[in-house]
Amino acid sequence: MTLLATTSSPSDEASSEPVSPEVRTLAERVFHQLQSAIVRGELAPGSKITEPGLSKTYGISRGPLREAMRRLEAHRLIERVPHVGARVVKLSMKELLELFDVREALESMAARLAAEHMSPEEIQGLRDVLAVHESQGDLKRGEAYYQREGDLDFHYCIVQGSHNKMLMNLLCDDLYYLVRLYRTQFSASGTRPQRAFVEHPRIVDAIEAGDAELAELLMRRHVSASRANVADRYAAILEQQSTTSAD
Amino acid sequence: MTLLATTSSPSDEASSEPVSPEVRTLAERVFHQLQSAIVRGELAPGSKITEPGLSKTYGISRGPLREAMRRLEAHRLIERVPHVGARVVKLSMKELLELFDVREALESMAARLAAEHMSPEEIQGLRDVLAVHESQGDLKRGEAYYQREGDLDFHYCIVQGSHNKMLMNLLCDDLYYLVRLYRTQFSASGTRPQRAFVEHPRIVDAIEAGDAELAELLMRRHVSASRANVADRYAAILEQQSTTSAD
DNA sequence: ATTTATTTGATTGTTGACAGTTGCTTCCCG
DNA sequence: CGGGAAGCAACTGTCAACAATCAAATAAAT
Repeated sequence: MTLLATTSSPSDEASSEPVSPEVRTLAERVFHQLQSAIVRGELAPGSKITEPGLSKTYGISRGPLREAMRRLEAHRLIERVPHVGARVVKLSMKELLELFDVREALESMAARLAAEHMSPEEIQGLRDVLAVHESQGDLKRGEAYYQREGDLDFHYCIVQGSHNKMLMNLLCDDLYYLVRLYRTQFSASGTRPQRAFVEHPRIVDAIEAGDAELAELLMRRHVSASRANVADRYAAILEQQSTTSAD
Repeated sequence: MTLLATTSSPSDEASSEPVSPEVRTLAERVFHQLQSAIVRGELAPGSKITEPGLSKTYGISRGPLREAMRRLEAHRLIERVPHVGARVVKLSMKELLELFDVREALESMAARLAAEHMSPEEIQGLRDVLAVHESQGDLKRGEAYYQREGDLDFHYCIVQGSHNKMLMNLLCDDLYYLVRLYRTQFSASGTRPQRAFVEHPRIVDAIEAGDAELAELLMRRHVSASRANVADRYAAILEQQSTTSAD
């Protein structure tokens, strides 16, 4: 189970009825459904989204649906043009690299703050996440799905450890969904996870030591390397395409 | 005239009728009006916002108004609770310092990218902004209003120079409005501008020299110093209050 | 045949009314 | 006199219908 499960939180809904604090209105529900559908690729990138269509698909009126779409737009998962319509966002390589630059800036700051503010219990939780990933990595080395989501879990924990709500919102509520969207859109079959396996523990070490500067530096390198990896692979694909077309 | 004038852009609306691409729907218009009203302090921080009230105030129906409020919520200018209502956001000192940490992360990255990507024309424009601020600073040294907005203009230009759309959206569309909101809420009468006057040109020098690392470092220090200044002044106020109450 | 004008169909923006929930007031009982 | 339950007013959430706008398909003219 991944920590990012926001679509349906099966934690508390038995006792009396706390009903989870985010799924009480139709607009919220359909927002989460659409968010999940987009990130999982069920709604094709660049495909046009029509209000009457979705309103019938989900069996709700256009009112709540419009609010859900507004939220999706705010989270940059769809793009709207007045009087024209909305399309599922289609990340270009340029935008993806932009996303990595923003991640580098924010996550390095998050690592720094985490090193300053994380409690021993939180650090222990972080180590647990690492252990789970490692055991899973030993078992199913090829299947990158779990591990990829796990990578986000790791970053997710560190951001939580920063104790900076604004940072948490920006990264976890906005950017991470875009990262997941990229992974489905570019069908990122990570050949890189091995590297993350050696870099992640180093970051945790720095955090545990309270070495804010080192944690920041390592996280910056970690994200930067991830960005470089994506850029390189993209360049390789481009070259391959040009050579095949030139032959 | 400040570059941040988004409420009404008096640039193009005469010729035929391009009608500005952001003010064509009622929801957009009232969104900008509310945004301006909140940032300028006309809507008291923490005050409750009621849909029927605003809908009558602005003479529109609740539909577009709800969309405007959704956008305000996405920009963190209001806070909503399902079935309860919305309130104008009231920045606590903790949240304000969080905001500065995020700014430090993003703006230092922006300065770095600006040093790498800004064209000579853009750099010249940046120097022009600096010159205007300096001349204004010589004339009306005490009045910090113009100059304060000008500070944002400076940062605004650098973010534009990063050529990173995601950064531009995050900083200019979201965070800078929160910064302005803070200045009205805490009635920030800047005793600090002099420092900015010496730090700003240095940053531009680094950008012009294409020294990305230096630009990043200087901007990081600049924002960090601003944060420290706010924190110190807040601590001073707290102490003053405690002493006066103790006497 | 290509381009331009027109019409039509569908979609978005907007409105007003209805239903469900919340918070407060009031009233009753201990 | 204080505490709690019932009732009420107001607000939010939701819905269906109307008006304005856009895009495509058709028709006409050069």
